Amino acid sequence: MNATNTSDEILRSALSLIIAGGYNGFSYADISKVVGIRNASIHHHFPSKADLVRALVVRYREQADAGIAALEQNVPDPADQLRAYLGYWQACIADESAPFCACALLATQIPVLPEEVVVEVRAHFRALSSWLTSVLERGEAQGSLHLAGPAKAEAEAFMATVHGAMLSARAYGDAEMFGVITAPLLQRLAARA
Amino acid sequence: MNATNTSDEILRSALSLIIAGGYNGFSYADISKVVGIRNASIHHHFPSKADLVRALVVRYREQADAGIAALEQNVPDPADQLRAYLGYWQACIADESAPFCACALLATQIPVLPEEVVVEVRAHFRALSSWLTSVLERGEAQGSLHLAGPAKAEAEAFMATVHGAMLSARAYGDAEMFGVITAPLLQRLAARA
DNA sequence: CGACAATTACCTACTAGTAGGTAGAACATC
DNA sequence: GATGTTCTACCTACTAGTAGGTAATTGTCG
Repeated sequence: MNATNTSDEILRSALSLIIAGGYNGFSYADISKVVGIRNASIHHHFPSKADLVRALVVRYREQADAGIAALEQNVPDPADQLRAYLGYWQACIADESAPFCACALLATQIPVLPEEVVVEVRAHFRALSSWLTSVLERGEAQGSLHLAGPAKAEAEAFMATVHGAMLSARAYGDAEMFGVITAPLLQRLAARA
Repeated sequence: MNATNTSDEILRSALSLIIAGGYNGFSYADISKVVGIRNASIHHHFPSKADLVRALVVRYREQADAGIAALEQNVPDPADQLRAYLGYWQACIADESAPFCACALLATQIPVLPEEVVVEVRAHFRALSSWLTSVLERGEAQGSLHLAGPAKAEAEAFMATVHGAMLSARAYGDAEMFGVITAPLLQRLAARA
């Protein structure tokens, strides 16, 4: 087990702890229990908690960007891209592997977050919104998607509804709720002409 | 300053602290600083933190129910009721008096919340969803609102989008974002016939 | 190759400070 | 004088973070 693995494990366990309860919802002790190292050893990899969470969000964003890039390459149709995106989250929520977007959860706590974390969380929102905007624009240009307003506004509404659907699924304790809320998003965007 | 006022002040300061960072985002020390009493005195009014937050959510729900009842009495048109509901939150976010729904914020942290708090948070979601459903049904019956699907599903989507809009406003640090996301909700529901 | 320095990774032991919570005295008010 | 409220004083458990040390690995140079 080399260094890379340990700091990876720290980040992975911290991620799932954050998904459960956010920045103040976990401690170094929680991580050390999962990873199997001492509390102090975490500081070797990440000097402070803010460093740890910032690193975690940076990596989360990289993986999200990679996922989007893969989607862009493998799924040509804009509507199918949105469908795949929703399907990804539906699966994550259903199997409880990652039943919430870490950035969305952290964003709820922005007022009590270290500034370096806030910056990264904001960047994720901008990146996601920007990608969704481009998908909607492409879909509209191709005639496969019908937008009621500006692509940017539709993208923001799409993203917000997805985040709200995660929240409702958690609040009701019902993974199906995510699909109930998000499925109509696609239907509405499907062209009527 | 009698007992009622003090426990009221405790609940009020705890509410604004929860709105900022959720259950683990504040401590008794934070409350005592605001209210001007000693840490230990809070325990006289609320034996445990779980009791305090549960009481807070119960009161929050009562006030929400009262607000809805007032809306039912003063605003006859279903579309206007939705408009008033969104306007209420738009104002809360713009003046930063309560820039997030306390129950929505707590709901994000359900996995790390005491069970007695979870129960109350869930109840708020059900009550709000139930009211929105009734508004949509009434609007559809009157022909003033046009629903693309079942009223219950539309209500859940409406609520989720509102919560997501709060989140985006916070993430971007832009109160306007709430309106950008929620205004189209009303436009879409406005009858086209 | 072997010697030796530097680096990495983790440890034990500890710090100051904070968490929620308790016991009992003091004080006020009816 | 009884009741309700707040206080001081304290507790235990835990917080993030530090100090200093020990192996093991890696790089480098004669």
